[in-house]
Amino acid sequence: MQDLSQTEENYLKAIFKISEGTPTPASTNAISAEVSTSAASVTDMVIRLSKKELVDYKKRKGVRLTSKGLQIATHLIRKHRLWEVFLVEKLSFSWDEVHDIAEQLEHIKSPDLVERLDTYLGHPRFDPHGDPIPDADGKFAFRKQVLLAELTRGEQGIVVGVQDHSTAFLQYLDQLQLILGAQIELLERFVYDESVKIMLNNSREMILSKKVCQNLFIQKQPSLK
Amino acid sequence: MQDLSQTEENYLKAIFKISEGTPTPASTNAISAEVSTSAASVTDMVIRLSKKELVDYKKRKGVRLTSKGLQIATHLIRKHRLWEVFLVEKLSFSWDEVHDIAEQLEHIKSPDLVERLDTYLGHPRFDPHGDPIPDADGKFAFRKQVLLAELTRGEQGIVVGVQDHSTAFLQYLDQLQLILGAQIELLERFVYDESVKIMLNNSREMILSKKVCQNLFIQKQPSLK
DNA sequence: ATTTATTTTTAGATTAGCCTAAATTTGTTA
DNA sequence: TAACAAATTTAGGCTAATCTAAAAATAAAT
Repeated sequence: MQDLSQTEENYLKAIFKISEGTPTPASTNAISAEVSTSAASVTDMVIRLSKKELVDYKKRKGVRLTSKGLQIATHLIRKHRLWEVFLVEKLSFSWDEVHDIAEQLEHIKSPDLVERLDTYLGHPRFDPHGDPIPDADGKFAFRKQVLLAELTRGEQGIVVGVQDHSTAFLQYLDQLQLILGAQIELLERFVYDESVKIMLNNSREMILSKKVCQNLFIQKQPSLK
Repeated sequence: MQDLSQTEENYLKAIFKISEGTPTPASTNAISAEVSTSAASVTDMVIRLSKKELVDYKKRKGVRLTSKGLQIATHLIRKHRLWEVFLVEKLSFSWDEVHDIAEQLEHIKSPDLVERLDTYLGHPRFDPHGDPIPDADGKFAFRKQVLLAELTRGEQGIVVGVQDHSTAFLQYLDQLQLILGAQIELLERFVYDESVKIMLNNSREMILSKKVCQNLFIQKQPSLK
C-alpha cells in the first residue's frame, strides 16, 4: 500500500463522508464543496485516485471508494477520532477545539502509533462528539440513537452525540450544559415553532429550539414510571 | 508570521543543526546532505527562504538563520523533543523508535497544542536521548556534561545523553543497560585500543569500546572516596 | 601560477496540485 | 422537442519543490 499524500487522503475522506449511508456515488460537485477546491481540480484528482485503484470512476457518473480506498478512509477516521479523544481527555481541550488539530494529526504515518494510542486511551469506542471510532479492522460500533426531534412526550434518554459539529453549536451546547451523557426527559412539544421543553438531569427545565432538536442525538432509556 | 511548508521548516532545522555551535554559515553542500536533496535544489530553496527573511544568504557564502528563522527552528526542536517524551513516557515506545514519528509530529500547527503537551508532560527539560528541550522562549537548558572518553580513572558520573542518535547505537546501549540515568565509574583505561573498563550501577563491570566512549555523555559526580 | 578538483549556481525540465475559461454532456422545463 | 440551466470535463497555465547537466567560481595542489 503506497504512501498517499495528505491531499489524496483528504479526498478519500471527503468521498467517504459524502457517500456514507447512501449507495449513490459521490458527485464531482459534492467533493468539490467538501474539499473546497474547484470542480476541475476534483476531476483531475479523481482520475489520479482511480489509477491507484482507490476509487471507481466513470466519466460523469461520480466516484465510489474501492475496498482499498474505503479501508484507508476508515483508518483515517479511526486516527482522527482517537486523536480527538486524546486532545480532550489528556490535554483538556474542549470538544469544539479539537477538530482542526485532529485533522492534521490523522495524517501522521506510523504502523504502531495508532494502536499504542488506542491502548493508552483505553480503547474508547466513541469520540468526544459521540461519533463511533472504528476498530483496527474498520468496524464501527453501532448505537441505537435518535434525534431529540424524534422523541415523544414523556420519553427519556441521554445525550450521546451531535449531528452538527460546528463550533457554534458545540459551544452553545456547552453553555446549556447539554454535554455528552446529560440526562433528558421530554416534557412538552410545542407545535407552533417545533420547540420543546425538557428536563435536564432531573433538575432543570429548559426550552430547546427546533434546530437544536434536529442536531442532538439521544439514546432512549426506558421511562421509569 | 506566515505559515511555512513542512519542507521549508525542514530546511530551517537542517541549517540550525549544521551551524549549531559554530559561527560559520551553513554551506549549500552541508544542507544538501542534511536534507537529502540536490545542491541545486538547496540553492533554490535558500533563495526563497531569504526572500521570506528567514535566512541571510549571500551567493557562495553560505546561509545563516535570521532571528526569525532561528526562532522557528528552535520551536520545531521544542515540539520534536516534547513529542519524543510523549511517545516514550506515555506510549511506551523505546528511545530508538521515536525520531521518525516526532519528525512528523513536529510540523503540527496549533497555537495551544505544544504548551498543553508540555504541561501534560510536566515541563520536561530533556528528551529521551538527553537532549535539552528549549522552553517557550527558545532557551535551552544547559548541563555540564562530558564524553565518557574524557573521564579519567576513578571518576564517576551518570549517563545523561548521546552524541550519536542512530538506531544501532541506541539499541546497543539498551542491550548493555546503559540507559539514561545509569551510574558509571571509570575503572581503567586501556591505551592499546582506547577502550575502558567501567563499573555500571555499582554492580557490574564491563568493557566499552572507544567508539562508545566518544558517543556517550556523562555528567560527572564528585567521587565519594 | 596553472592546472585540477570541489563547490555552487544557472538553465531547463518534471510532477503534484491547483486555478480559470471554455467546451461538452446531462437534466429540466416550457 | 427545443431551449435553457446545471454539472462535468477539457485545455491551458501557474507555483512549489524537485531533478540533471552544464557553467562558473573558489579552493587545492602540483
